[in-house]
Amino acid sequence: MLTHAAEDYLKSIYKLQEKGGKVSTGILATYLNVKPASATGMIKKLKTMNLVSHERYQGVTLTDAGRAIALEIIRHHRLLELYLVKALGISWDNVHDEAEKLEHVISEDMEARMDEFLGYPTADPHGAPIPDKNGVVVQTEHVPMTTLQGGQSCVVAEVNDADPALLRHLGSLNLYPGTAFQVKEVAPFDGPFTIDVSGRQVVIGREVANHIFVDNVQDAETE
Amino acid sequence: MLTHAAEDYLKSIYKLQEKGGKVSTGILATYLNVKPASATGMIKKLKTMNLVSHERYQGVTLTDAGRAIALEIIRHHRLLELYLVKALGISWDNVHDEAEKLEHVISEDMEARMDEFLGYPTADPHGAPIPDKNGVVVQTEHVPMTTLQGGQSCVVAEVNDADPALLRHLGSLNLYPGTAFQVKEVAPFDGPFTIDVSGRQVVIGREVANHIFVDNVQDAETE
DNA sequence: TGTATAATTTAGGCATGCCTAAATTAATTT
DNA sequence: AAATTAATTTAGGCATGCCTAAATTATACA
Repeated sequence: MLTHAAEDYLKSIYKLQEKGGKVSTGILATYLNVKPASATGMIKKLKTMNLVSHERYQGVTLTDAGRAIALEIIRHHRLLELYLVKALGISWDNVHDEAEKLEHVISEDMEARMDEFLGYPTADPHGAPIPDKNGVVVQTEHVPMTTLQGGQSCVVAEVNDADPALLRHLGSLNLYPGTAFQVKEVAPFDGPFTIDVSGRQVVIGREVANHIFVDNVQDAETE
Repeated sequence: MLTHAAEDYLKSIYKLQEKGGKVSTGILATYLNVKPASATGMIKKLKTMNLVSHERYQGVTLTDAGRAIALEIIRHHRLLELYLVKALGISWDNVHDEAEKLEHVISEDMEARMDEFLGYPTADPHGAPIPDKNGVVVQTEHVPMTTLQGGQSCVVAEVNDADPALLRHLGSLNLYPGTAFQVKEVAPFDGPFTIDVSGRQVVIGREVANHIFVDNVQDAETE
């Protein structure tokens, strides 16, 4: 069995690999709030276990075995987030930290029970995909909200789960994954978006829009 | 925040104190599957934190602060066991190990949500009392099954949760806390018990009976 | 009361996983 | 191409929590 720290490294490498190919020691260390020297040390250890590939000064990559473990942990995390929201009524801005601790600790049995209780879900409360038992992730194509034009309508697909305050704000606007909205206006010079969420006019600044991804983009109805 | 190991020591000291007053280093080490030297080391550490009292060669005792933490962990453990059984349908012989890991990791919020979901329960699936939020434990008076005489009837109050195989066996006999039974016969020379559980005759050996505690003992109806 | 035995503690070691500081390698600038 | 800067790695240290082996203290017995 791996240590929690090792699991966190694998998970982080996976996530950083997703959006950028090679993962440098420095990026990884920053992501994990650790010094580069510490990351170097763990990378060495993971390499001896054949969980990562690494050439000095060239960045890390997960091996198949490493990716399998990363996906298992991510599956735990996302199933837990959804479970905590659905079964225990914990608010979506609080489940991340809880899942972060629980993900390293739950049994396969508990994982399976939560999966069953939730009806074998494919996305967590923030819209992130939940890998299945076999580590298969359904990658849906999300569009950054910032690419939307005035008049277009869409559905919230995923939001960044890192910042609880942001999540509370989005929650207060009802901007959960699955919620549809229409862009009324995009202010010039990278200004804020004015959108219509089920009849309510809401202004979304760039800072916030950066953390929202959408689906089902439809152009304005030209009647 | 304490380390998991420190929490385990406090919990163990509490349990050993329950049934024996002073807790020797050796007993504690055995209980924790650790060498006495290791226990000495941790005891020293806990002493500097004022969580235990300790005089060389004289055994350990919890301070009020130490007991409060021990009870908090035990509360987590027992709430979790009950939650895992009731909410996720995990069998009662499997929840101990799961709770053992989760108990160190859940938030106060999660603890409160489970407590609410379960309707503020006072006993876990094995009949052990769940300390309340403030660390108050309702100590019920359980009688060892081995003290029963032929003809007496009673209700299962608590069973030892340490051995999954034993729990599976008791489960197959329907001997859960709350189940009533009557002693039909006690074989001489510390022999087995023959009991009647809701109409079914069942033989319980001494080994098993040692791990069962009962309540509401009533003498035979003399008609 | 002295001695054997048992329990406990001290001393020193090991793995994990972090740190800082210094050395090395790579990349960029001129 | 040389020199500066940035990234990475090595070296050595620290805390946790376990270990074994040796020393110490307490207890039991004759």
